[in-house]
Amino acid sequence: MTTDARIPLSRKRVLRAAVGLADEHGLRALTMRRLAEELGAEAMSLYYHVAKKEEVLDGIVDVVAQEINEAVERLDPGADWKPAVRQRILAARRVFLRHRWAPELFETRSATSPAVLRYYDALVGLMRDGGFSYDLVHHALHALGSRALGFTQELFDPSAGSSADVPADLAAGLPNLVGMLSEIAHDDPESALGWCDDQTEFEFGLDVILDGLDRLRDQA
Amino acid sequence: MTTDARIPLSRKRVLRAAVGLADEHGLRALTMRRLAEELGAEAMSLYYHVAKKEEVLDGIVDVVAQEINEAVERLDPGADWKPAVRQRILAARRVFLRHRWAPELFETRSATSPAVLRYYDALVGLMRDGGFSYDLVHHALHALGSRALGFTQELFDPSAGSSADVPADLAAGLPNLVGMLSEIAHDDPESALGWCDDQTEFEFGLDVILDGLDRLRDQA
DNA sequence: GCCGTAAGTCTTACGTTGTAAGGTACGTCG
DNA sequence: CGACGTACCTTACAACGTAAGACTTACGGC
Repeated sequence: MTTDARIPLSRKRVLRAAVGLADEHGLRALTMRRLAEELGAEAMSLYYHVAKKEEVLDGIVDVVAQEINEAVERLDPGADWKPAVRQRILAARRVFLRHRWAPELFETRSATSPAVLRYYDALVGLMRDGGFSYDLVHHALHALGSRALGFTQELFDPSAGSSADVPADLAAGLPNLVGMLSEIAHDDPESALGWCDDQTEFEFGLDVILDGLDRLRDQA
Repeated sequence: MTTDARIPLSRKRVLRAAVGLADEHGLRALTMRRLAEELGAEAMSLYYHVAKKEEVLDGIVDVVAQEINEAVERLDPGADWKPAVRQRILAARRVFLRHRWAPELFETRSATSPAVLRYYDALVGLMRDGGFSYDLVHHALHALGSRALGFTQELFDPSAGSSADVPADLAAGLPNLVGMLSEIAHDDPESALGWCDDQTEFEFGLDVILDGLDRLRDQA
């Protein structure tokens, strides 16, 4: 009784708990009641610190974005734009690997968090210093898409349907996929974000784009 | 009374209605009760044709993927791999423009629909014929990500926060973004999938990747 | 005619969700 | 002392997905 000096709720504490809950049990488990329980309070008490659930979701996006910014600030800048941008994106990616639920949320949330804006601002600055016009930077951000933040949502997982998974009659109509899969032989399943989204694959795609942008910059 | 020859429900009819409902009122409006109402039936009647709501969602993904396959089959193949792949992806994109809810769903559904597999199989075939190794095709699919199907999820919309939207004190800390935005001056808002995801931007990113892949193919 | 069986639909009910409305405890300040 | 603002709780409700089971209709065999 006496030792139970209950810590007061606060927006920050609510968001922290929400992140923790999502980390441990996924986004689906993040309900107002469950979140309150985690905090030793009742569901409706949260509404004093947060207008609605949407605000919690936007809030934890911002928390993750802040984490990314902190990680990114610790990097030493370096002279060349390409390795600088590359390293930045890979650092951001490491944060997403700690919060697997985050990509889905980042994609569905439309409100842009201040921390995300700051991240992008720094990225734009890096490219400007590297000799990009604003116009090309703008194109570049679109070309990178979610990759600029360190993740890609894979829609198709060749390794998931590894022969046994797909019914034989269907597989018969997919000669090219089957051919590819038999030759690829993914060794490390679920090693990263999404499925089959190895670090290797992410970096491959990232480099294809960064190299392409570099060429466009040169010829301008 | 007599004229009301009610059409019997069926899995196909349910899925069609679901697509229509999502087209008109968005994914959020797609509830079992609402869907049943649209079909002149009760919610529980749907469960005779469909095991659970998840199956409806997977089902409408498949419906859209079939639409894509139909559109894509009407294209004439052409000799060169790059314009062939490019044209295929842009055709797929046109289908997504008719079903704006689809990108979100494609990304969150893990079960891969047969129609999606067929789409990818044809794409792999095209690239193989174009001289790609299976290994490079595999990398290519990862590099393309959701772009292979015709859309990108934009996480960041520079045009959304067009000066007025972002509070002045925050904007003060974003010199590079503000600089870029003032120079870009997006003319056609919401012309395509997602926000600020112009056709132009989509094609730009697509071409950066396709060109990059082409170079890798040559040097192999 | 009657009955059994199956397919298709509806009724009712339950648990879970977000949250509106209003009550309660506890400062601090007049 | 009492009023008031802050922080939290209680109760209640509508909307959701769906389990359990009853009803309706069609049809083949007796």
